Amino acid sequence: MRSSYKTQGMDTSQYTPGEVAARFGLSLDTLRYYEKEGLLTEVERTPSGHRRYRPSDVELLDLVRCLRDTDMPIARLREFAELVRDGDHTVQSRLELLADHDARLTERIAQLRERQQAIRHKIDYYRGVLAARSGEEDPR
Amino acid sequence: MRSSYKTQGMDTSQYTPGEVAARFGLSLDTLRYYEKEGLLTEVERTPSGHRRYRPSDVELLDLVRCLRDTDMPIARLREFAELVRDGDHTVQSRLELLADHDARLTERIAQLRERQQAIRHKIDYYRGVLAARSGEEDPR
DNA sequence: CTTGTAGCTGGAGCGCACTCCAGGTCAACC
DNA sequence: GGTTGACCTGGAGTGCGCTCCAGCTACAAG
Repeated sequence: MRSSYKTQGMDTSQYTPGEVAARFGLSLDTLRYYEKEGLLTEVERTPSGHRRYRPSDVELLDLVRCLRDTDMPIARLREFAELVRDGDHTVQSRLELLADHDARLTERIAQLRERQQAIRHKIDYYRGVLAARSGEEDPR
Repeated sequence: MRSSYKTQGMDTSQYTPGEVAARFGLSLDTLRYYEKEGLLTEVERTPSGHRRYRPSDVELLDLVRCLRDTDMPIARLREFAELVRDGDHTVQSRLELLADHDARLTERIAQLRERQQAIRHKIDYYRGVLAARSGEEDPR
């Protein structure tokens, strides 16, 4: 819970590492790791060197997590973050990158559903075995 | 392509490692790895020590691949394979294991779809940016 | 008999995405 | 001034799922 307000000027909504980590369910190590890997655009620091995340950082992190949750590899996320860093003229490229990921995701979901069907057939088969077995009961 | 037929008795439908690997798109190393990890019930050998996979092996491998493709960890697959090895009285447990996996899978698919929605919103946002930009054209 | 292709073993190595750690600093409160 | 708790750094370590390799054997074709 943000409690401290800095010496001068009300804090313009920045978040401590602890807050951000909690919000996304990440460890501090992971947060730092993402930064080190270039998935976050340069995070602000307090004079003493502690990180302060601004809303734009949090927003990017939100997207990064979304993409990670859908199995985009770190390397590809880095590419994306670089495009973001490079400014407005990269919007087209970002769009392509995301559209490509979206397509992969569609494919992946379809594959998972197919496999799930197969698994359910197996489950049904086992149910059948159990049913047949309880049908014969003890043969006395 | 099975061409060789063994010295005596037509081969009762066994497959060489190469055949099986090709069929499932696995490497020989992966195939051996699965066996070493206990995901396959004891595979037959020729007198000289070469593996010969029987239809039942192939069938189990098919299920194993299906489960791996849906991200079941090796350790869990081993549990499953052990149940298979332990015989018919484990059908109930196998059923539970598969049903559990099925539930996870449903959840995972739902999560992927949610994330995909978020990604699509971002894509739409970028499309909007590009559209607006081409709308203003060069301001002459 | 030589060559070629496929397979065998045990063990090392790899890429990925974290995760942990030692040894420090900073800021606030009692 | 001492303690506490959050944060800092660089670098090592981990777990998973393969993947590679050296050095060997098997066996069918030419």
